[in-house]
Amino acid sequence: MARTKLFDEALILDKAMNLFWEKGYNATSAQDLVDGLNISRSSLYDTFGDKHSLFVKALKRYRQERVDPVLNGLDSAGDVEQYIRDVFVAVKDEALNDACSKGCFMVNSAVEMAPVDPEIASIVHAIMIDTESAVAKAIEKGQKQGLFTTSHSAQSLARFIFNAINGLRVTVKFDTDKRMFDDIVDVSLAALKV
Amino acid sequence: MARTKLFDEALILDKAMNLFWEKGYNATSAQDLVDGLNISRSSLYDTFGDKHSLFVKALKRYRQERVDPVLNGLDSAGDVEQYIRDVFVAVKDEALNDACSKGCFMVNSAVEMAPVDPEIASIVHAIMIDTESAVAKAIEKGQKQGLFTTSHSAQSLARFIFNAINGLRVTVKFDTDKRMFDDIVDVSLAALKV
DNA sequence: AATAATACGGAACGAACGTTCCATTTAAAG
DNA sequence: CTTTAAATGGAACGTTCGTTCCGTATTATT
Repeated sequence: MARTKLFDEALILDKAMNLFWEKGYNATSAQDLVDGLNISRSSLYDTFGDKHSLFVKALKRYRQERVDPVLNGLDSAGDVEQYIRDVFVAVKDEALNDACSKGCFMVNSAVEMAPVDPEIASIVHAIMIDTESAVAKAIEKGQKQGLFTTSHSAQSLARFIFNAINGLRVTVKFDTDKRMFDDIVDVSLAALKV
Repeated sequence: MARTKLFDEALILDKAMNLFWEKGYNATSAQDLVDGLNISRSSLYDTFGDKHSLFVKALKRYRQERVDPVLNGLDSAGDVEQYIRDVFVAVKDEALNDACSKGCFMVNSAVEMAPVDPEIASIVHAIMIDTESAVAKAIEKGQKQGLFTTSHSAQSLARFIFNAINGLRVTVKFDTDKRMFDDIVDVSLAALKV
């Protein structure tokens, strides 16, 4: 029948995800994609549809590859407090090691696209909802173990923590001072205690 | 001599600030500016230079008009704790009332432009530095009055608070639930106490 | 009133945008 | 081996981008 693809579709999608993640939707041109993905224009459009469709696929893949594993890990974590701390530290390390300040693809997309693109807004919102409930569930567990304060509901604390992480994803963009991140992480985590 | 300008330059700059604030740099076209500012192309370029120069001017004006007044108010505030709470509430109210989810022009610019535009990165970084020190100064005052915890340095707490506000400016983009904001604000402010 | 400097509106620029089309190449199925 | 549907590379599409240019209108000065 037909010729087989010369490229691995999943691999290309990963590359597209990283391109959009780094430069955003508008600043990533079709030419950038052709160059960065190392496939031809026609293969790009035949395989992924137009630029917007590719972006949506990339954003969904980000969720699968980057968000869901963390949420699953949180669900099955033995030491909830340590796991949350690990997430913060991971964000911090990423900020300090990643030279190009990519931040978080979801946060970037929320800022650039959500206000003018309902489809992307919906994807971002879904990630937010699921993250909030996963964190809330974990915090509730921690509260029962006496690890966290019960002065606030698990949901309130979850929202607070998620907000702090989103803040870090912004801070990444204009600061790479290790002490800055240490301070923010320390106070944020301390807020969960008593 | 010459004809007088038919428009108020400061007023036009305000309009440009709001356009860029709402849509970002890349998504705001020269045509959008001509339409939105109600001046001709030539007047636009003669008065403000190219698009990038106009954006820089708009961002600097944002600082003058929106950031500095808050920092000055913080410096001269009688009740520091209440003032910080007021800032949070103002961010919340803006989020709930502003239909187009503009968020914060500085945060938006940090996410979209800072990684690829040194000039804008520098402006954003300066705002961040000055905000941090203004908040730290206020918190130090509050600590001496016994209002805030001394378990963390004033600088650490300032960084934490600023990070939380930046987080809110992201949350605005995909959530307009009042309770979401109330939870985040409550826990963030509680973290400053004991 | 004449002069001179500037603002203005609108046409036009080349470049880059996202997208489509087509001739060619490829390889699985018959 | 022939057939055939799909993958490919590259040219080309119309549109929009940011920007420039120019003829005209305007007004403070002489």
